[in-house]
Amino acid sequence: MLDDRKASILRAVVQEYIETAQPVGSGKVAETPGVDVSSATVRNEMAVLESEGYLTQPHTSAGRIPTEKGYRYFVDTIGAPGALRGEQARQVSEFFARAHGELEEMLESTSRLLSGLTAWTGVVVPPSAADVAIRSVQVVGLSPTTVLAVAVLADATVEKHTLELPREIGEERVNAASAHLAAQLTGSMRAAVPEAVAGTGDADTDAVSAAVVDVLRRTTPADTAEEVFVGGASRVASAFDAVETVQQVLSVLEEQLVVVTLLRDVVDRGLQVAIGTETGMEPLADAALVVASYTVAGERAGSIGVLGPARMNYPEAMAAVAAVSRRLGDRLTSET
Amino acid sequence: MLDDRKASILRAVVQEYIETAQPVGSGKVAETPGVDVSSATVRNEMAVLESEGYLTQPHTSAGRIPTEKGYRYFVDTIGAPGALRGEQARQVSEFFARAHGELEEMLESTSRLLSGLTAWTGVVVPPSAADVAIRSVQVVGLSPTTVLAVAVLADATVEKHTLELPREIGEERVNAASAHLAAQLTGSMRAAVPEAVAGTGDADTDAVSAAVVDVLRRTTPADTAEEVFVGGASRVASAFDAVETVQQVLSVLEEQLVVVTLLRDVVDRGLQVAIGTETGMEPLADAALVVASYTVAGERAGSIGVLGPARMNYPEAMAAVAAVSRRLGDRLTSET
DNA sequence: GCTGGCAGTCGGTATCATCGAGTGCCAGCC
DNA sequence: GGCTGGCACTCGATGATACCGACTGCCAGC
Repeated sequence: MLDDRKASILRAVVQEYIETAQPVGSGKVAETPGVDVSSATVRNEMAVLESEGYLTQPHTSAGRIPTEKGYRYFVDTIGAPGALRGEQARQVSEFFARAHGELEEMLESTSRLLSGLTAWTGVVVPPSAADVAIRSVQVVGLSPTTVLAVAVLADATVEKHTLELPREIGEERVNAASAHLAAQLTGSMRAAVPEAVAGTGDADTDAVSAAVVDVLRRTTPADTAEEVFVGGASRVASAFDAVETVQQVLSVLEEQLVVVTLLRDVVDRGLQVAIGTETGMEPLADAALVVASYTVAGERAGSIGVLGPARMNYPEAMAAVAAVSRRLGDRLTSET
Repeated sequence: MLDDRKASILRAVVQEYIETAQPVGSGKVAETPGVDVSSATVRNEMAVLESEGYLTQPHTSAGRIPTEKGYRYFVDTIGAPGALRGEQARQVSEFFARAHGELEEMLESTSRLLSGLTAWTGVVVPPSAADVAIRSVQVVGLSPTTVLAVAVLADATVEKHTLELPREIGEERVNAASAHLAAQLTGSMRAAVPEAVAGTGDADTDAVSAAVVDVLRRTTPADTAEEVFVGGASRVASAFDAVETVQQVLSVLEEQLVVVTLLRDVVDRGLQVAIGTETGMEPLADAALVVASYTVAGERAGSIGVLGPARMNYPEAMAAVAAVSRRLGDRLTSET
């Protein structure tokens, strides 16, 4: 709905402001290749863009800076994410070539990768454990009245739950329950643990089994998935100039559940980018979040994102997030 | 080595500076109860304290602020940690009364507790897994050429390792290895996994067993213990006024291994408090660290700490750290 | 040996002038 | 009619100046 000239002026302002973090004047814009009009014309156009809410002036005699609406327009007209530039593409390739070890470690370092690629903070939400098959269940006695239930899932994650038993149960009964549960639950989906398993005829054994089944059913799947990996949190300090903002953003990042929900919300709304108040979180009013979900074996699994200031380099961040999410999905798919 | 009057003047300066974060003048000190001399006398004494390196002046016409040596003297003359004040004692009690769930969650929330008690950042290093007994070992096939080895330890932690097999090994062989290892390793100390387990006569089964034993031996115990729980990292933003410092301190906190080593070092040097350069880390020159180790069943297990600015409230922080470490140790002891 | 008093220092704050980046607007040109 | 050069104007940033006040160091006197 903006004519070509206004659009390219707006683009020029956004780009310049992202680089310099300084209000952009009509002179600078007029010099930009692609804007072939005089600064006076640019001034007129910028006045219109301001009245329409795309730009704003910190004070009368200063240049313009983009508003949330301005960034939004910019992001919406970027088009396809575009490829990463050489050095960064190399970093990503190298990372996935070297990546090894447990899932958790890999996701942790993926968050650091995202941070390194963009200079902001990387966030990685692990694959949902909901539709992963159970590969094994084991119950181990820790003390006469406590046992630890350990479930191994097909994605190489391990889930554990400590259980207090209402009475002492002997080791052989616990082992019997362990064997019984292994036989009954191996192969079923994590989200589809049956309400009850067949009885064995022994009351104690069945009590242990029932307790384990109960805890597995009660903790699926949202609770388990509330973890999130944050890499490069220290970048927040350089992203915002007000100490207060830094502190608030860090507080948000400390709350795992909030971050998970935030990413999920943004993805669910079909957005690649949430700018300022679009995040729905007051402390993030000066921030922006670039997200993507990744798929494992064709299923949407988890999501990743980059959190930075609203004046972040969107094309770059979007390219990084897109590339990493694709590679991460591929990687996790091939491992299963 | 300071006479009484100098000592109480120094104490007054430290205390006042901790509260206000402003240079302290002779007038304020003279008003302090316990210092019953005129401001002129205080001035003379402060000049001496400065020449001896306990105090410094930001500029000629300002009050004094403590140097590292000044804080050190203050801390050394506090005496025993002292008890927590009412509200905080209540928080600690309530926390340990409610505390439940897995070890990791508990340590995570302990770090938040420390942060809440002191208004700075809490750090918790988990118990070393070295001298914990293995309660169970299980090997689960994930794909024809990868298996997951899961070891359950007596402290209710679970350790896992993904192994790539050099060739395809059938499920029954993997299960055989699993059973064999469980029988052989259950009961031994994590740090004392034997070099090799007895053979079963089947080459594939033994290959899997050997691989698992190998990885368990190679990863003990320092590697495993490199995790650390950090609570209240956002407090760093309010602890230092230079954004640059905030960023550097956060970077340190992001490196788990560094933090673990740092705490261990400080504890090993027999310190309760490391101030500024005493930490041995340049980015922490303006910071201070209050630490304590906790014991589980009489054995030194892990350590906890509070990281804040050098001008933190030492008596309060030391009381909090002492109380929490004792309660945490008790709690973990009673659970085993 | 302590203290009141005094001169001196120096950062912080307020005031004021200057500078310049940037604006809005208008008359004139294509 | 739309673009542009030019001009008057605004206003934050910068720097000079003065003043205030919180301190200090020092000294004479109790």
